[in-house]
Amino acid sequence: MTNSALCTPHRRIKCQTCALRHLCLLGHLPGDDIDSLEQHIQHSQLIQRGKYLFFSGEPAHSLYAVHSGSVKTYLVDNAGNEQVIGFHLTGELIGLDGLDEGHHLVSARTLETSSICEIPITELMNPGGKLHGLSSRLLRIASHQLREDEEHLFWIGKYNPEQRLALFLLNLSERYQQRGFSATEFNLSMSRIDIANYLAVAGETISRMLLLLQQKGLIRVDRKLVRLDNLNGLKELVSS
Amino acid sequence: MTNSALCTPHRRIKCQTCALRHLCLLGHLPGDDIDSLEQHIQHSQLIQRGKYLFFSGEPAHSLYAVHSGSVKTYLVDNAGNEQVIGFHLTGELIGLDGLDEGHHLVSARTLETSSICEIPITELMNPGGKLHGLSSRLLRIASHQLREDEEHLFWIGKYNPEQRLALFLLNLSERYQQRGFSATEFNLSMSRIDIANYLAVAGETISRMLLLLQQKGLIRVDRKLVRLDNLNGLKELVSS
DNA sequence: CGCCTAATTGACGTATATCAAGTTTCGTGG
DNA sequence: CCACGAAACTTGATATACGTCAATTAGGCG
Repeated sequence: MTNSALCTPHRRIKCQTCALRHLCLLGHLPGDDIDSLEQHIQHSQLIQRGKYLFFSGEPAHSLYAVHSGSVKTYLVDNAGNEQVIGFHLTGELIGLDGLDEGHHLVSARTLETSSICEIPITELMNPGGKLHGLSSRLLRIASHQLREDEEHLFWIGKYNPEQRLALFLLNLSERYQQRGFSATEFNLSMSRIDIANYLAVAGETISRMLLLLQQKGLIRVDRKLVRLDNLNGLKELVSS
Repeated sequence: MTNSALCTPHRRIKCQTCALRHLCLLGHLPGDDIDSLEQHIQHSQLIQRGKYLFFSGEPAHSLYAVHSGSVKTYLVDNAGNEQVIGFHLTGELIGLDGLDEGHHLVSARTLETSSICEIPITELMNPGGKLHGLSSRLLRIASHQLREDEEHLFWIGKYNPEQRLALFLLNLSERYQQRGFSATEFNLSMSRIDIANYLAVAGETISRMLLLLQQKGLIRVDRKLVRLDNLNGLKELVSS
């Protein structure tokens, strides 16, 4: 773990009693499998805002599950350019893109103080292991991640900044709803710059587009808080 | 299989004797596993240029491996916009993004007459199955695909059209080299428009940038044929 | 040989990046 | 609790890279 970021002592939560089981990697596994894996997991360690889970290029020895809070992943090239790849919420698994080559492609850092579970890769990839259900579960999670990256690609390739922002907000809305939160009112844990970077536009453009959407009566923004007043309006904006 | 595209009779090649084993999904599996899977695979069926392997939204019952030729995958939204997601060469596996939800996200069509192997998903995802090595192999392939999509995202997010084209050519160069072909001279199996779409620029811009790279002495283009005269020059173009 | 699509080339307009100035927010320490 | 400074954000003015439109040429295939 980079910088001992995950070493903060914290109340241990076992997977079996975790309220997030249905969202998590382990949620769909038979009890026996969870038992075997359970002991190797570092459960819900508290990490401060802005700390790194791992850096690009580091050996990938673990996957990380967001128990609470949020994390951004991003790529950096040798000229120092950063491209935000994803924002990860409760229940999401980070680090799958490091499995193939054995070292991380992206870097990952927390957007707010977050609680993170660390799952050693050796336990997951053991071909002779007993965790048969786990592999197919992991594969489905990887497949889902693929889907998200490809949709992200679509956003950037085919929509203008206003539409990208609408898609971003609608996407967050859906994911918050899946997690039992409001679909129409939530806090943006990431900065405007991070949103801009993620959507491949300038920071100033995000300011302007938030204002524009507000002037159109589709959303209401107050600092980090966003309210989506007209979900259908946002959707129509995208399909035109 | 859509439109009976894969029904053309063709000389059957078994995985064990396939020249592409080292590139393929099955290349790293123990012989026993290949034996079990072998019988369920439709080996190297010939498909004409422009035929579809599958459409977005269709039930995902198979994965497809490119035995020879090339395939593009792309997303379509309900307004009809197309975004090319990837170009797939010999040995690459297509359809992993359909595993999670059970239906394909992207559509896939051949860029030239190609030979394609079809692998039923039921055989792959069977949790009680005997193919333990297969799951982790599949997971690594998914991880690799994730990596490619995320790099693609980076290209579009952070580089200008000239740089994107250079990255695209360098990427093709590397992949051809891995397959035993020339790293500096190859045919583009996709149209300019497909390249443009993939790189999220206008078709005309690709024409202009190809010309520009040629005028700089970095490449030489003749219709579909490209020669990379200065690989380092192309790389420097990107890191500036 | 002739049609149809793909590719090229040029002229032009605009969306959005960039630059710059100003304002608000927020964390920190007095 | 307030004051300060540093970020983050907003807002405006300007420039330009690239998309769009249009006309032309070249290739591919029947």
